[in-house]
Amino acid sequence: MGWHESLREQRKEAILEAAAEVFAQKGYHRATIKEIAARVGIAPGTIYLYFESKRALLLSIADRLITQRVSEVLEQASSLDAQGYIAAVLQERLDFFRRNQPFLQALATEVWTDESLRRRFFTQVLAPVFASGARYLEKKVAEGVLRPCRVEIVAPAVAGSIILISLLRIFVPEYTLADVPEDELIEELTRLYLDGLSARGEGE
Amino acid sequence: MGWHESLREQRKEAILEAAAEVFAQKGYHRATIKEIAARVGIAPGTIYLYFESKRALLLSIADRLITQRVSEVLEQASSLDAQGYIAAVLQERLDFFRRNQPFLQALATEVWTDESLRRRFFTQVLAPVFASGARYLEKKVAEGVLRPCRVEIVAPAVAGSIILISLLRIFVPEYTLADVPEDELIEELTRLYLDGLSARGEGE
Amino acid sequence: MGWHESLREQRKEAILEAAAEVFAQKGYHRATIKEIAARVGIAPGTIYLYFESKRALLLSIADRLITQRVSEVLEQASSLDAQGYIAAVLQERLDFFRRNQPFLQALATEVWTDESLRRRFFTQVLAPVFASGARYLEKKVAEGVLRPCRVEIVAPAVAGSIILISLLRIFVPEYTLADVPEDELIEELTRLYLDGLSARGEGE
Amino acid sequence: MGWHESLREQRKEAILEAAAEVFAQKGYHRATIKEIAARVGIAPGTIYLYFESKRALLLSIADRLITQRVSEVLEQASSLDAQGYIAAVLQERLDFFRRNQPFLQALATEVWTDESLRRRFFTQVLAPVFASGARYLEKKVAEGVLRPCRVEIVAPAVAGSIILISLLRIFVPEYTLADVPEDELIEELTRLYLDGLSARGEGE
DNA sequence: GATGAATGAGTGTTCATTCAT
DNA sequence: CATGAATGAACACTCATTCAT
Repeated sequence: MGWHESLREQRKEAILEAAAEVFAQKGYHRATIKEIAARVGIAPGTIYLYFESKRALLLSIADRLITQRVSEVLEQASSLDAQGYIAAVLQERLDFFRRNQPFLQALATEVWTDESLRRRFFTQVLAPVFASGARYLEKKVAEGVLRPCRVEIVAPAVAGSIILISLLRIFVPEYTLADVPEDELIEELTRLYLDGLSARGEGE
Repeated sequence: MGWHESLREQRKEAILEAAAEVFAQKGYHRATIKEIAARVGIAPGTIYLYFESKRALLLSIADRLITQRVSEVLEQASSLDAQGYIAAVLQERLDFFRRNQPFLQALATEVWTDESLRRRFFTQVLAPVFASGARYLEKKVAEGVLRPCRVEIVAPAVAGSIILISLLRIFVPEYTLADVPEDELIEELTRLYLDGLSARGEGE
Repeated sequence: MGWHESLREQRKEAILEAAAEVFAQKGYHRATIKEIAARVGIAPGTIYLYFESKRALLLSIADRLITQRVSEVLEQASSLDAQGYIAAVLQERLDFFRRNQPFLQALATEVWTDESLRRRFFTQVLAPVFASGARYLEKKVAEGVLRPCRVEIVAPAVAGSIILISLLRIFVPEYTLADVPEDELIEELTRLYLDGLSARGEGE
Repeated sequence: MGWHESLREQRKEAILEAAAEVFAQKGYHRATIKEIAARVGIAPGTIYLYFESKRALLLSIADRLITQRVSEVLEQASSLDAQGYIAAVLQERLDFFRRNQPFLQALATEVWTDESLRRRFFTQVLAPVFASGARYLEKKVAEGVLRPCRVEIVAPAVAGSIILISLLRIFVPEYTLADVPEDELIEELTRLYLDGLSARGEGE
């Protein structure tokens, strides 16, 4: 059983990966089953032995992202100090974006129009990250390391920075941001979120 | 003449608005000329008296956004102090997002796959905002109001916060963020970017 | 009356001429009422004040050709001797083709598919010419100038030569034929039809 | 492989034949893919598995005609004496027209408006025949069998006769020509081209 | 299981024709 | 009379999906 299962799983995987690539390149609608099949090296009909429909491919891709237990990494980082935490999260998210670029891009085209996909994406991918971040913030505030703040605002604010910067690095290579080494990026952002921009503390 | 022109412009406008709505709801591909026409209350063929093609509709929507001279607002705000500037920009962008929601959403489905659209969107919509923000930062740093920082990182970081928060407020009404009054939002973000999160300055 | 009539006729004429040109250039189907109207300098709707439909334009063009009482010329030439007659007919037909090129070409695209048009074209344009030619041949045979022959075969044979040569001169400028002076052409054909190709009589 | 190939070829053939018929009956533009498909007994979409586009069907039909190596027949006939040659060519062309009627008629509607098709038709179908005829004439002139003549005029003259007569026989059944037995036709034309029409030689 | 040929529903676009001005 | 904006029927073409082999 495990043998058959494994073969089947492997092929499903291959199909999903090819689908993600094609979806990412052409968008969901312009992508064709034929091309996905060709990229895996199988016949178009074969895909239907593994997936119900073209749409099911997309939803499976969404699940793939969701399954990547993002929060685990976050929880592990929660034992670090503020500086370390922010650096770890940044690092992890940048990696995540790079690793899953085709999957994320594949979803991006459809997430805006499919209500269920949108909800799914939010509740499964974004919300947990916010929640984890919020929990961390609250803990640190309680410890007196960070000042009190409205975590439901600050968490998505930080997330937004990371996301946009990641997108810019991936999609707009001509913007300066693409050339900045990753550690410099992390350092600058860490400082921004910990110390803000005021000149206040500088002179001391 | 002015009369005809005006009628023509009005109808173009109506078509564009309907197109944006349908694109936003269904995504560019699932949207049909027939439905757009029906929403305006005209025949499908009539649309082609005003726009070359379905794609031209999308590009016009993009132009509509681009033409909205974002930077003017930013420039006017550049005379304010740091707190006022951040608040003004935040306010303006939140308004912009709300005002242009269907247009933005219409673009969102295609901007990921159409190279030319992507470049256009970046160079015309995002880059100017970054540049304006960067200029402001540099000025304030020179004045000694803000500490030195890498503006090419900080500008998109702030932009990302604003964008994600705007998206959440618009698309995910079930998230807490939707209920926060706008001025509280602005206050919290202003504080975040000016002072950071460290408890350092708090107790003193 | 004559005044109104004349204006109306003039405009009909202009429309017909424009239609013939566009039909000739693009073929009946690719031709558009809009372009025909533009070429006359009127609005598309106006054409319908003069002609029932697009098809009516085509039929009117056919009538135009038919009205050109071809046979009159032929009858006048029938008093000439054989050499003069053939030369006159050749000359006249070459002129006719050149003069009516757009009209003929306009019809050419449709004459193959429209049964009524085909019949009309044959009975009104070709058959009379054949008949006239046949009558002439019979007269000359009776006079002993020409040898007996099956006129219903010879007439279209000569006509076919003239038509193909005319088409080649008009449509295939790269063929040698386009450069041959008209009188040389007429001379060669006259000789061909009168004397044939045999060397028989040459040496004597 | 040969098996699949053959099936595929057969179906391509069937589609082409159906297309030629419909094009011939309705003309290229009025013909619909749907009707062509129906005539073959397949779904419209299936046609696109065999041909790129509707236009490609037309071009394939043109190729079909072109591939019919006309000149081979002509070359074989070139060993015959003048009378035999003319008879052979006439016979062959009449057959060719009858055999390919739908294909020829299919092209006829478009050959007048499509520059590339026109050129193709002339250079591939007509020109070689003229050239072959011209070569034959020159040979016979050199042998002293035929009198010197301008072959570039005589060749299309003869071709024109054959073409028009063929068209009349096919398209205008009510004309006398349709009833004339083929051998009488050939005899009359042979005599026309060899001896001409002058009574000159008759009395001797 | 795998194939890939066949399907046919669905859509952007054109353009002859109409009719309110 | 003339206009030209509006109409909407018609058609080529695509591609997810099926199913006989």
